[in-house]
Amino acid sequence: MWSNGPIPDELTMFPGYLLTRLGHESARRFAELLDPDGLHPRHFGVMTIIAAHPGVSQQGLRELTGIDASSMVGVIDELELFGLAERRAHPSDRRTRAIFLTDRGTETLTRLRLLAGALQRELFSALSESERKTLHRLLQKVAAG
Amino acid sequence: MWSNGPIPDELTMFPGYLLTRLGHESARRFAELLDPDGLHPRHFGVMTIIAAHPGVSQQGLRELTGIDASSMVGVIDELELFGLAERRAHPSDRRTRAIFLTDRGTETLTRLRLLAGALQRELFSALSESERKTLHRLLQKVAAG
DNA sequence: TATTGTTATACTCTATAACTATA
DNA sequence: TATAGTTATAGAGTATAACAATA
Repeated sequence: MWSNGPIPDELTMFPGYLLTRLGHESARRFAELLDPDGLHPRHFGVMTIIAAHPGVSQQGLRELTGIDASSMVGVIDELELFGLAERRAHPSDRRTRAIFLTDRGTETLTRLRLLAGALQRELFSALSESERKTLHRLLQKVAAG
Repeated sequence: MWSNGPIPDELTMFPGYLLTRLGHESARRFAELLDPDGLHPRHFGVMTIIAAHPGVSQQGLRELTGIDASSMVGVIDELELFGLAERRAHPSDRRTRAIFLTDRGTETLTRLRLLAGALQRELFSALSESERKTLHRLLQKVAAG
């Protein structure tokens, strides 16, 4: 929906437009960062949620991430393919799969978090440390509603 | 690439993630705002550029917006269909079309700018007026690189 | 009858490449 | 030979709906 081209001066008066364009750029850069591992931002998000909720079901992941059920199948298939996560049997409901990170998944997530942190600093390198903190705080406030 | 679901707490530590999610939300809301007019954000962007550069060629629009040439054809087709813009002959190059807003296009753009401004205030309603200005200034600084 | 996970399919969006008419 | 605009097509990404197993 939004181009990768220049940000036209005539549109910078709208903070929502800047948010959209910078968000798109940020997503593109993050996808680039994950590409050597064969992963997409979505995998990072799902791994993060699994790390915080070990044994979560795919339905649970759908609710926590908003990624729909059929897409989630593919995401977890790929995480299993790379040996980063695994489906295990649910102790009491044979329909449900309990999802866990493997040791390798945990290590990979730790490494990717460091890379992601470094990317943040680069994306916001035009700002001073104090400005960066202010921006982060304001974005969190907007996100919280 | 990014879900419409909740923003997981575990990811709010990354300002780039917040930027991406809030930018997506902002784009979605803006698209919703234009929908009753049968327009998409892309049309608003192109109309804005035409207003600032009357008689611009489609190639010029491509360079200024980053929207590729074949997609631009459709955007201008639709603007013409709604009577908001028109292709005219270029005075010296018969290959080139000079694009102008119609009177109706100018009026529509003015009205949509007001709606867009109102949406900005709503999107950032969690912030005080002074915080909103700070956020806008910081986003502009990041955008400028 | 409802739910979990899965598969197959359709749909949207966008980019790519080929075509025309001019230069 | 190159460029502006156009058209047709193919690809990625995503949502929708149908299905099998289990509750």
